[in-house]
Amino acid sequence: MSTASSSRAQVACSHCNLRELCLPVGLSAEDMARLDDAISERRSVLRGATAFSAGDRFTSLFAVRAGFFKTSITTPEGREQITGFQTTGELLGMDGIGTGEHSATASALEDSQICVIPFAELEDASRQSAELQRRVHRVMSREIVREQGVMLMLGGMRAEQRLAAFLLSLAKRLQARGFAPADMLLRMSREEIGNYLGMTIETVSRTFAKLRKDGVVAVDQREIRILQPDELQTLASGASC
Amino acid sequence: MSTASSSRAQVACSHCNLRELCLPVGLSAEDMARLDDAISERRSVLRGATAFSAGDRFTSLFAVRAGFFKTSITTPEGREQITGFQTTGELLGMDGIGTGEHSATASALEDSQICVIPFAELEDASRQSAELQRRVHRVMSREIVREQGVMLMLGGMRAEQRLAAFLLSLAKRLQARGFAPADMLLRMSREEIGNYLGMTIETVSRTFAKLRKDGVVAVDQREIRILQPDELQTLASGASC
DNA sequence: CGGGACATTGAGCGAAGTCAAAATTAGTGG
DNA sequence: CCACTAATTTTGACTTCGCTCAATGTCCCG
Repeated sequence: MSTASSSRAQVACSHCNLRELCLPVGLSAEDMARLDDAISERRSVLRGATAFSAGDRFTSLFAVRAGFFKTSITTPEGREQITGFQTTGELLGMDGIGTGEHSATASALEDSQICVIPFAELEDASRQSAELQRRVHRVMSREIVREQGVMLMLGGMRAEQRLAAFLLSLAKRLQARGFAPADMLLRMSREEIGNYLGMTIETVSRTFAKLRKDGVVAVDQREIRILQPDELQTLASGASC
Repeated sequence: MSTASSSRAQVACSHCNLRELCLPVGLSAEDMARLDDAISERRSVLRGATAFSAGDRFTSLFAVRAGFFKTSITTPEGREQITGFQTTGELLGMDGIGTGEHSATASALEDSQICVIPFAELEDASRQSAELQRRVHRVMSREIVREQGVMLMLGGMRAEQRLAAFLLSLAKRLQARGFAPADMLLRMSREEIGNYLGMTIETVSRTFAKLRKDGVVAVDQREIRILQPDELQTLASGASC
């Protein structure tokens, strides 16, 4: 087991098995080479450690190569709000571009690996390639849309709806990565789920219990199996009537 | 009074009195010219009309030149969730970049004017100017950070906190535009405030009543005067102890 | 003046929060 | 491997904030 925290070995999108999932999806060979030039290193982030913290100077975006992260912001009073969970192929750090300083903190929920993408170089590269430029814009726009979805959830859904929507969203992302969408191992604690979903840990626990009792999901600690995807979908859509 | 809905007259950022507030803030003369070339027209949007709707093909960003907008998304079941309010100098439409189709709808809350910024041309221009490119990235990043702030509010604040934070946020934006931050005319209905803040219209009304009773704000329909900014700030920060 | 949209206020209820305790799991060192 | 502690999760009892339903009030505009 190596404890090295960074390396330049094999840091090439063109040979990465995530290239269909990550930033370079569908890029031409030429553009891929440009991106390879921009990406400088790969880094390990152990469970509990951070890729970046609120207040850090922004220099790079990070692509999750393996593992699982949470991003959160903290109020002046010290309350944490988790704003998202990121896994393989997803990008971290776009919160820092605007001010040059990260407003969020990205912590690894399991031992993870990230690719460091120095933003100045990405900007240079994307000035030379319209396709790469478009891709960068798309990724940022999708983050905006993703957050709007969270607002939708926090703004008007009931506890059961929120949890159902959350599980479905995780399942969908698993599926996009080629895993069975029904079986999953939650990387985050009940506390983190509750924080993200805007409810207390007790309510999360009770809501899981209800879903289990109703036979919609099987719950064994952090292992979740979706037994009735359609029913879960119905719950997420707001089956109150 | 003209009813023309669009015009190419005087559509030049370089001569716009909002250039210190909008996308071109601090741009060089050369970059400003590039931006002027990209921006094609100005358009009127009457109260209740939309700049774009969910499902529309994305072609342009829009800068609010005058007026007030709300942006909202709608669930398959028909529930609307307002995701933001935009005023002078702010940009609309970044939700459409990712998919090529708008996910949100932008409606004018009062008769407004917008500048149309064809995105393809903005991308072209920003490939020629690192500064313009950076500015586009900044605007998108700030939108991401803004939405994170909304998540923070929806995720953990109480009704009174939310309303206080909302009023302060509006006041701050007024101030940035050179207006007295204490006096404001709300452009949105109680229903829209409630929708945005994740609470019912009745709770909005009651919370306004409480703030008024406590002497923190003066409320006369949609006219609000902040009487005790510090106290309002304390409430927004979560004065529960 | 009257009608419709919008806003306020009241009463009662319910979903989720709080407080508290028990149960289960994970981590640590002997 | 096991014992012991700490952390996490579950469950229960009670409280409360905000929602629902309903009535009343106010403004705007023809």
